[in-house]
Amino acid sequence: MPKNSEKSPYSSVTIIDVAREAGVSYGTVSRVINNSPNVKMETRERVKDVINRMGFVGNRSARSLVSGRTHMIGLLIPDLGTAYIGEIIRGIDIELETAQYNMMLYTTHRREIKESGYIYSLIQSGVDGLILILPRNPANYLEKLRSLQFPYVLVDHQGIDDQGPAVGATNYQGAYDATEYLIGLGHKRIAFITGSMDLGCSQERLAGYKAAMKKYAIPLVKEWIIEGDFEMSTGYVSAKVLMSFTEKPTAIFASNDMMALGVMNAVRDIGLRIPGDISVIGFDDIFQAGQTMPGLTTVHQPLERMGREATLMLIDMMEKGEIKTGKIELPTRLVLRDSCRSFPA
Amino acid sequence: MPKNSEKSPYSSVTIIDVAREAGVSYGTVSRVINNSPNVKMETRERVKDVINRMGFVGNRSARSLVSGRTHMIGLLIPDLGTAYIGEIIRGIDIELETAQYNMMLYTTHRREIKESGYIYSLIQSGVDGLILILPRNPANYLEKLRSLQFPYVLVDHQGIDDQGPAVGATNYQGAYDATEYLIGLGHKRIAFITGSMDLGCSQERLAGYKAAMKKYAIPLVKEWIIEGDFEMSTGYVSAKVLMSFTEKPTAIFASNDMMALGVMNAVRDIGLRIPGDISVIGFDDIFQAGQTMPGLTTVHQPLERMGREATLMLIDMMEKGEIKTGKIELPTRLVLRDSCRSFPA
DNA sequence: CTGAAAGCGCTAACAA
DNA sequence: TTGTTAGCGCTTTCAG
Repeated sequence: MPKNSEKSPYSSVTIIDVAREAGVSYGTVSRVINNSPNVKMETRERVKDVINRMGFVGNRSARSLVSGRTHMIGLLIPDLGTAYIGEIIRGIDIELETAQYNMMLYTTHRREIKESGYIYSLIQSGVDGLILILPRNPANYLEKLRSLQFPYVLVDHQGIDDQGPAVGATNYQGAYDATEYLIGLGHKRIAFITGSMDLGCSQERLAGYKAAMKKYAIPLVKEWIIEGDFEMSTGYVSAKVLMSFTEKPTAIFASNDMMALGVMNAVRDIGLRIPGDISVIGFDDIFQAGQTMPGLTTVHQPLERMGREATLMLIDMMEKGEIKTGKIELPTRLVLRDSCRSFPA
Repeated sequence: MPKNSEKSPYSSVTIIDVAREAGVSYGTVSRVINNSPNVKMETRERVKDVINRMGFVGNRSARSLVSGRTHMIGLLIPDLGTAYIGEIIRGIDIELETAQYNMMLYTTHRREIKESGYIYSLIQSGVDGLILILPRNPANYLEKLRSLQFPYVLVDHQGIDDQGPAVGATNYQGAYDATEYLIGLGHKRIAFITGSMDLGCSQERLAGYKAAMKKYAIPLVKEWIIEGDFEMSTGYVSAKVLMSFTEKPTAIFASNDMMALGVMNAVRDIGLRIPGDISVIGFDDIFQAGQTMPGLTTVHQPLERMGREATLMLIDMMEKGEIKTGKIELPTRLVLRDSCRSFPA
């Protein structure tokens, strides 16, 4: 017999206590808790009163043990600290709360996911489903997940995998729109700084840029397309390079806001003005984009909404017990601030 | 009898299956799992083999139900997306992993914690302990936590509460050191932009600045002390104000890096140079501080280490079952980059 | 060193 | 409408 003496004193009240206090069997208490229709109104009220009075809160472990479900989902992310992921999580949080689920957080901290059994152990650690925000393609895990028929959703994932359920944004269209906007402003000499090219989103954004340029018959200048990596310092350095050419661009389109911020700093350091001398446009619409002077015109990604949609999909799968496939792409939107102006003025 | 048919197929193997396969009782399997010494080496090996072969992973709910412990801690934070919190979480993560604990994430998303019973429900949601990263003082929750003898640790908390266990940084000393550094460089006209003054850390930093100024008998200029709020845009605006004075400061000390970044942008926009015309110093040492051009000299907060220490404290409390008190203050450290120079040159 | 078995708190089937 | 009860998978005591 286990020592039931020094059990956590925080969850002391059980349904048995409630049952005794309310003068019913503990099965009835269970029914009340689970909103079973088969309880007389009067009894239900009485039990509820006792529950409140005694401060009863169900024991999760016991519930999970018998029901086989934990009402927890696992969220696997590479790292925190990027505003980007925070936004997505906010969306996840919202839907989780209304659906009464909890979230376990797992971070890979950029290191490649360790053992091949990692995901497997996540599953076994007792979550009902998994949301993965892993830009790089973790192909083998997805395979395992699929073969186990375990509910999962990918967020903003850009790998080879195209079977599992996923939600992303219209990277191609967003970049196309931004480029078209610059062109509409009269710009022809538009430089582009890419993201990390091993990511699908970077490729899509580049493709969107190229497509718009092509559409308006503006020839691409090889030197004006610089390979970046989403880091601010890279934006800075790239802008310096671009501005050192005798043939300078009049607008710079960075594949994310952080690089655009770096571009803005570089332009300032050179002694040029934004948007007076050069227009700058970013991608993501992170919080800081609206904080700079001038405000950064950028392509908004509906990150919060992506988190919400993903969560909704996951919950649906978990409740219905069926695995879906197919990717949702949420629309991006151009946010006009003050970092671009028409050219020539 | 509950339907045990469509149970999660992900955790099908139980100790009973293992026991049968290994030809022992399931009590013995349990002993092997829990590293009980009372198992013959040979038996232990055989069971372990079967465990691996069958891919057995213990059922958490069942374990928790009988042991009364979940091996999960709860982390309550205001919001994500601030690099600041990401760093702390990284530290927490590291220690949690070595101690084999999992983390449930709860975000308040800036809104005031809802019902007064919120913390209580966190506790009941089945975590063994709580880490709170809540700059504002949630006094009543702490009281409840203490009265319940529930293990918790505060991180970087700056409220009235001084009883519970907490880990923070030497805000006063850090600000003092930074100010002293500027003075040592020859600066006398040093402006200061505060953080949100309802936070203890902001007050401590201001006090550190004032103390250093006093120590070197430099009179404070009221107009040069501007009340800020940790936002980049506020740094920008404040710097513009400061530079509009006929009597201008030669150095600006911002209470955090984000505001310092705003200051740098403003100075650039005015057409002045950093550090040529004006020195800038920040606080926090966020990732971006090393990414700017020039690099931002700042006061490093050992955020990751704060997370680690807090976690260690919490684990200790949970394992020993005793509540400790007392705050740990981890030392800050001045990080010299290129945003300050001696004055006059 | 090992087996047997009593629960942990709860859900859900079965009776009544 | 309610009470009764068999487990969920596991830990831990008690015998042996």
